[in-house]
Amino acid sequence: MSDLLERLRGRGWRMTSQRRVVAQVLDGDHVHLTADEVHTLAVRLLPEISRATVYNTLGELVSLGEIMEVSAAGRAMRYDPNAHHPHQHLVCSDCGTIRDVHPTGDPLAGLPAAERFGFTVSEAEVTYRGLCPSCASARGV
Amino acid sequence: MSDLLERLRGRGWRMTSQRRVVAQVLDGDHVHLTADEVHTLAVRLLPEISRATVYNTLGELVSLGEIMEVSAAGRAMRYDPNAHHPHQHLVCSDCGTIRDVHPTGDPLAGLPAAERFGFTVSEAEVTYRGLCPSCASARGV
DNA sequence: TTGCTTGCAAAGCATTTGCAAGAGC
DNA sequence: GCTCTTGCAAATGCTTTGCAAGCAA
Repeated sequence: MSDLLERLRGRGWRMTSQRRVVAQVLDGDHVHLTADEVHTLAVRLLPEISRATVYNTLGELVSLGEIMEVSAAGRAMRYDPNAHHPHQHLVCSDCGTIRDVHPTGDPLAGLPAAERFGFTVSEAEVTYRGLCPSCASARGV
Repeated sequence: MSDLLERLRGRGWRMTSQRRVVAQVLDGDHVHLTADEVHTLAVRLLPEISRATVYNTLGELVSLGEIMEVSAAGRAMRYDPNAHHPHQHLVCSDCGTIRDVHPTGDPLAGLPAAERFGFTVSEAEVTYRGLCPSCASARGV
């Protein structure tokens, strides 16, 4: 967290209270907030922060590679602060809960050269879908 | 294609020229159109078709499992008619071109029980990212 | 005939942008 | 002080909705 602020300062970022608050709100594991949720949480710490600033800051953090965008089909984009530890997502098809999970092998290995259409493949994004324990038991009843 | 129309009729769908045209536009491999592109192509075949009807029809086809939604981070949703043949996507990070590729093993195997957080996992969605041949050579110059 | 479908236009969200005022370095 | 940032409000882009008219079965 504070290493994030250090890194940003090192990259020439002007440190403002708004940026500090956004970084603070995004700290932790299994955190996948929408821009709006980030804003709501940020307002509690800094009442005058605007939605536009939250969007700007999130966009900048994404292009710096400090956080990752997680697209949730049809719904608002979510932001994952865990960009420095490669991981994948496990999503509940019912309630939308997201958990971080960790790969066992190189996901790129699953794509043989014959299937690459001449592309230079650099990355694989994996999302597992299923039911979380509470949604599964709710259905079982 | 015509099997699609048959299947829809079998499911109690009222067959209209609008629905026929949407199904027709979505035929083929490596087809990943946005709703707007579907509408543009559909208008050529049936000038009075409305955007709302295209959205409705796409939504229905998705819930029937006949086509798949492909979310393109930030941009408009795309629709993939190839829902009955399990496959993954290879996306060019530069121009956004999408190709269908086919898995070599069971992608679910990559997620050990210890990492499932009690979820009942039923599906894995894999997206490979990289540069397509033409974008790669454009960068090389 | 019956009720599912369509088209239109307006509403709804998520996100971006222009520009003047404000704050870091 | 110079420049990068912010906040506001309006604009944009994609998608959904309400409702009367239209059409398949």
